[in-house]
Amino acid sequence: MSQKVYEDMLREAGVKPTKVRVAIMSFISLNHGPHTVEELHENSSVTCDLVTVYRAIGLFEKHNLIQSCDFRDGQLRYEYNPEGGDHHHHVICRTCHAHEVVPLCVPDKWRKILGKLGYSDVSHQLEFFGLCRGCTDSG
Amino acid sequence: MSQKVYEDMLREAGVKPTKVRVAIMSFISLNHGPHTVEELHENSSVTCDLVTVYRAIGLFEKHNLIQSCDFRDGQLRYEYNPEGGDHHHHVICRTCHAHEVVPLCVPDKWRKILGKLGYSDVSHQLEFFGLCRGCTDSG
DNA sequence: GTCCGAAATGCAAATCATTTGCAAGTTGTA
DNA sequence: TACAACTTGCAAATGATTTGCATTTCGGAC
Repeated sequence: MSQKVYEDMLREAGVKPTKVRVAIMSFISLNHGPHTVEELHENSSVTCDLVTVYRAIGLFEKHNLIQSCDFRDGQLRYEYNPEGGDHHHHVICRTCHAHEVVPLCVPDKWRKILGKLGYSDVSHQLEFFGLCRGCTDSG
Repeated sequence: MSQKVYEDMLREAGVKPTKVRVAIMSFISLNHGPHTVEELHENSSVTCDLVTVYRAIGLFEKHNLIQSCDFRDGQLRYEYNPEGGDHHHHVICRTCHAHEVVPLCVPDKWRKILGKLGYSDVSHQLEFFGLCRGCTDSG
C-alpha cells in the first residue's frame, strides 16, 4: 500500500513527512483502538528510538491528527483522529482494564455554550469507567 | 468549626478518621476547585508527609469522597465529590491553564446505554480544553 | 490505667512515563 | 554540490507517584 497517502496526510497537516512519522501515522490510522507510546514503538514498521515516537506523537497531537485518551493507568494512549471530528470515546473496566468504543459524544451545542463563556477552539476528553460484565460477576 | 462533620463523613464512607485525613477532607470540602496533591499538602491545617497525602486521597477516591480530574499538565487534581453525584466538569485553557467550572454533564440516560453494553457502576471523566478569551486575543 | 495488635505515618529509595540536551545524521532547496 | 534547518539517537534529567520498612498512634480488651 502506498505510503503516499500518509505522506500527504502529514504534509496537509503541516508536518514534514519523515520515514518514521509516516510509519507511525500509517500504523495509527490502520489500527484502531488507542495505543500506548510503547505499543506504537514496538509495532510501527520502522525501527526508531522511543524518544522519536514521543516526538512524533507530540507533533501529531498538536496538529490534530491524533487524539489522546487517559485510561488512568499511568500512561496516555493515542488514536487516529479522523477528519471531520468523528472521534469517539471509551468505557474502561476499572478492574481488568478492558476497554471498548462507546457510541456516545457530547452534543455539538455545548460548543456554543463554551463559546459564550469565552472559549474558542474547544475540544474535549471523555471516558467512562465501570465494571465489565465479567468483573461485575466475579467481583 | 467542628471537625466532627468531617470525621463522620469519613466514618460513614468507611475510612478511619485520623487527624491528617480529617484535615485534608476538611480542606477539600471547604475549598472548591480541583487541587493538586502538592496544594493539599501545603494547605491542609495539619503538617504531614507528602506520601501521607497521596495515601489519603487514594483512599478518598476509592470511597468516592473525591473525584479526580486530569488537566493534562502532568499531575492529577482532586475535588470534593458531593453526595448525590452533583459533580461538575471544567474547561481548561490550553495556553494559560486557567480553568473554570462548566455547567455541563453527560445525560443520565447514558448510564442505561452503558448498562446494556454490560458495564455497571459507571462513572465518567470529562474535561473541555480550549483557548480562553485572553489567549485567543493575544494568540 | 495498661497492654496489644492493627493500621497509619514518616523517611528514604525505587519506579516509570515523559522530557530535555546535545552531537550526529538527514532533508529540502538555492 | 553546499548550506541551513530540521530530525534522530543516545544518555541523562525530571517529576509525579509508589513502595518498603521501621516507628508511632489508635481503639478496644483486660
